[in-house]
Amino acid sequence: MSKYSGVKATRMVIEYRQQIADHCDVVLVDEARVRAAEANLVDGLTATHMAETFQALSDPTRVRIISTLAQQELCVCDLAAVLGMSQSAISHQLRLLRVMGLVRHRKEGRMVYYVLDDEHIQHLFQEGLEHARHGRRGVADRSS
Amino acid sequence: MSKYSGVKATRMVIEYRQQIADHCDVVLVDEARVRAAEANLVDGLTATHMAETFQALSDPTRVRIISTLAQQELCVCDLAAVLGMSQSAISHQLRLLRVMGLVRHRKEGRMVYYVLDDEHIQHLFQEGLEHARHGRRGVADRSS
DNA sequence: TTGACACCTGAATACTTGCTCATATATTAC
DNA sequence: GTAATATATGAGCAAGTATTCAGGTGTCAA
Repeated sequence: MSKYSGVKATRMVIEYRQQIADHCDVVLVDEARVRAAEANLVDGLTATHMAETFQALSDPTRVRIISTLAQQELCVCDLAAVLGMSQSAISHQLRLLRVMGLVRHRKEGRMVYYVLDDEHIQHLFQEGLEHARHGRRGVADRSS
Repeated sequence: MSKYSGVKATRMVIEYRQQIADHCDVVLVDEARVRAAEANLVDGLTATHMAETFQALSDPTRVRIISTLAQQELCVCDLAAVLGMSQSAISHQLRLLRVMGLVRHRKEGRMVYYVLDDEHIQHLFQEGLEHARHGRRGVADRSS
């Protein structure tokens, strides 16, 4: 359980601090722009939080889980049936989504029902869907 | 180069088809809801595209690159200086972002300047930033 | 109590990822 | 031409990830 309790985030922040501490021997090309960029850059902790949220949505299985839960509450068993995957695999992913704060669960007898945690997730999902549906030229076209 | 030319996407789609093909022996709890969910589920290819886009933003380094480029165009060298990382590391990540279609580049002599590809990326980035800044209780609080 | 069921979880495994290091390419200055 | 500079890239490694498998917990019904 401790595996998901912010250990990774902490490690990332430590790494980030080390990066900042490391001296950078690259010569600056446009110092004014560099200073401006440094001033407005999102801090390492925020960047890590953002990356974690996006990472929660960075797997097709999880995207499809979110897509399903965006419509209605569903139990683990039915989610597995809808996605055509094993109950175990879905359960593992649901735990991840739960720890990341994207879904909530509600126990009812031996069943466990999952829903999206808030409408913020819906927004992110919709933005991603928009971007995937239009303005998508296909990854292979951009290899140059 | 072929590593980034849609090979992964293709593999994911193949996996997805296998999942669908595998028969699911879990008993349905609420068949009506399952049928409804199946009908509205995003298809595997779209889910894969979405996951790829989110994945592009699922790393703190890339988030910070996007954050920097959201403000202004910058060359690789200065980007490396702003982020306090090696030129090589930044260049690798920029290639990824380029192949994923999040950034564009412009050559000027021996310099290469990068910008965000479109404002759609800005939207996604902003949504992520909102979500990270408020409504964030911290990953560790949700381990139950 | 016994068994069935819905779900959870740890270990194992194959795969993916982000960095560094060394090196390659391309442009500019001399 | 040579040297210096800006960027790109391939190999390699350490770390992370998604699934399967085997087994565990808690609930319900007979």
